[in-house]
Amino acid sequence: MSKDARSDARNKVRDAAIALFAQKGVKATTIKDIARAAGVSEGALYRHWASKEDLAAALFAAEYTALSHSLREAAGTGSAAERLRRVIAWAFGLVEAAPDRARFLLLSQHDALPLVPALMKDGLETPVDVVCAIVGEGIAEGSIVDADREALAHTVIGAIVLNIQSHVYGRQTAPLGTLADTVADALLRGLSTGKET
Amino acid sequence: MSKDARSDARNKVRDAAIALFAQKGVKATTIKDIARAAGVSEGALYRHWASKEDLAAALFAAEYTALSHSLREAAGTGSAAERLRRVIAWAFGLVEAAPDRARFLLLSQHDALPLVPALMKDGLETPVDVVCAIVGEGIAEGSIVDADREALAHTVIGAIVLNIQSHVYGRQTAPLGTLADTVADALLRGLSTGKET
Amino acid sequence: MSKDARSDARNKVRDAAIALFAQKGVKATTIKDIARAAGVSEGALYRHWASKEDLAAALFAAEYTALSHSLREAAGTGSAAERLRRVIAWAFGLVEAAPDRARFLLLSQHDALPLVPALMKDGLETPVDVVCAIVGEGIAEGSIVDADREALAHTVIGAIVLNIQSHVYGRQTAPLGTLADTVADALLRGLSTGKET
Amino acid sequence: MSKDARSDARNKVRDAAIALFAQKGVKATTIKDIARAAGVSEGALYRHWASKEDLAAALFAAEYTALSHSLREAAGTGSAAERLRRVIAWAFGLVEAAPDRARFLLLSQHDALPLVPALMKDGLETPVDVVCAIVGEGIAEGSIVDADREALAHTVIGAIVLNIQSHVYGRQTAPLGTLADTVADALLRGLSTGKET
DNA sequence: TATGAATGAGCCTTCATTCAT
DNA sequence: CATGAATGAAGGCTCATTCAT
Repeated sequence: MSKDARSDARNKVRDAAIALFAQKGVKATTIKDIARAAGVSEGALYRHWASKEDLAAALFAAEYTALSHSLREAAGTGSAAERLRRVIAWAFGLVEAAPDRARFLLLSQHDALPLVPALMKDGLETPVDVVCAIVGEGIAEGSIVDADREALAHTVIGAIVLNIQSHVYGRQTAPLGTLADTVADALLRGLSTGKET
Repeated sequence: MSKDARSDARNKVRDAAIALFAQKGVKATTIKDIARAAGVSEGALYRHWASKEDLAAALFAAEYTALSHSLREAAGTGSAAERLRRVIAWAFGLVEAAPDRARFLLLSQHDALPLVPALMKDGLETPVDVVCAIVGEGIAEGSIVDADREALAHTVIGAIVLNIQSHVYGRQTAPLGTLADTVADALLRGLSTGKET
Repeated sequence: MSKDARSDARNKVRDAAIALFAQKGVKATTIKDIARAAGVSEGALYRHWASKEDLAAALFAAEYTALSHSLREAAGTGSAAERLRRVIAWAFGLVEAAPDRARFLLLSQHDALPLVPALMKDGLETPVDVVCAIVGEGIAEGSIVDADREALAHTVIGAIVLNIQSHVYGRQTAPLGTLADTVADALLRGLSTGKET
Repeated sequence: MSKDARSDARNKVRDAAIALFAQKGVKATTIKDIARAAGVSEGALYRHWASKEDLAAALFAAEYTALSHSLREAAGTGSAAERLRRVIAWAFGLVEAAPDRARFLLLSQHDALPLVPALMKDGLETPVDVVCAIVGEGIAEGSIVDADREALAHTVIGAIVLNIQSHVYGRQTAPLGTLADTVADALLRGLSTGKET
């Protein structure tokens, strides 16, 4: 019970913080904001995280690696093209399933990306790694054009990210489901060799 | 004379602010930082801008629309594919020619993008508009696949932005010149119909 | 049994608190510090003392009156001069025998001395009283010069306290044993009338 | 004028801080207290000192070295005994002339003494040094008994300090002027060899 | 009875903005 | 006009104390 209560506090703070960070950014969100939104005291925060920075970093790291796992899972098996298509679809789906998490990842990038190298030293996998791996395998099996793996991967990721952004910022009003296919079609046409695997 | 002096102060502040915003973000940059770096007094800032927020917004708007002009100019004439290739190359070149401006645009997006709709009401053109226009024309002329214009445009922009980001954050170490071609090849293969115009 | 257990907790807290107060001062020592060092919970402290202030005051009062008893005992019997010499020697010895208690008394003076008048109303004897009494008896018996009793007593006490301080703060490096004699010689030469009692 | 205003602010803060530190100690005095008492804003403090700690340390260092100069001056010339007598008289006089400064030096010792070694590295002279020097010269000229110079000096200083303390805390009610002579008589009788210089 | 998580007032410090000079 | 000292609201964080378990 006390264990649950503790988990509750952590989770309430987690959720409140992600929502606020997603709406206003880390710097513009105050400890008071988070505490009030989570329904806990300000001091309670410091039992679980050492500072606001630490909270933001921990949250970003958790979401970032969770995203990696989800993407890898969503990719499933099959040809690189099929897997990339599923990655794209899943990513677009995330925006509707968990808009706060998506916005948080988008908005906090520049605050938190500097800490990503530290993640990698811990052997953790980033979403970028996941896409890179798929692209790399596609190149190896000959189904994806033989070019700089990172460049192709970032091309895919950029297409995803910017389309999501344009949706989130309200410029793009078409349904995300359709977008996913349009983007995937264009990208995969560009990346594929056309050879069967 | 006094006009020139004022312009000088404005420009010194402009450059100093862009550099600092690019390095630390808007929130983390103080008026004192900017004033010191620009070699002017803190009060002097308020003669030209109403607040730090206003300075950041004005700077972003200026850079954002300047980028639009540059992209349009860089695009030149010819087929949509040729113009997009030039846009990509020019964007990658910006990072090396003016890294502070590039970083500033990248980092300040989320602080400043909410004000972009206001820009558009003023009839100003954004870089996104430029790419959209080119894509739209490509669709019209049949050289680019007939799909959601915004989606294709953001696919191109995302590829540019994320590849630049991966370079700026040190993940991508290949020279930007090569990157530009790799990315352009992949994208244009994906977007083109293959028909001559 | 439960009484013993309680005493144990009390004593553990007492010792831990004195050590910490001696090292960092009362204000800089937290309840958490004390609880951790004593191996008890934070709440447990409030079973024995009403507040941190109360703990510090009670500890100081206890040490202060314990010091009085020790000094009186150490003084033994004989001429005032002999007794003062023994008091000086004993005080210097305390620093080596129980450095934490000595430092605590030194450091907490100014936090706790305001409460000393309260002690005296309770009829408790302070170390100052002990030295005053000896000096007073010396004056009465003619072995100590006839001057303001308090002034002479504080002269003795000051000599003791400052020499200990200079040792504790590392300025004085000579062994405390030698110091005791040097100081006692000088003081007693100054206080004595030279008449046999 | 602006120079005077600035000096005023500094001095107002200085005086207010010394008074408050003297009454409640450094830790118990808040920035708000000082600002209010000095009639300046809280932020103004940070233009002149980096932190409250820094303020306290700077103030202590200034008073401590000022005290050194005053003591050296007050000592004047003549035999070591005469000079020590004047030092004692002057120190007792300080309590009446500037009670806040005296109390501040007394109360802040333990907060600030750890920084004294740093002072000495800067070649600054402490009050202890002044008394040590006089005692040392007395030993050299044969007018003061040949014993540990530091021990004798701290005996003198202790007599001064503790007598002042007993006055400040209200235990000693005799007039300080008389005290000075009583203490000086006793001390000098104890330190002197009796030989003419 | 013991525990230690939770509370929240209050602290030090920062910094955008103002305004007397 | 320019300056930069002064302002003071607001932020992150600490910690003595309480109380549910």
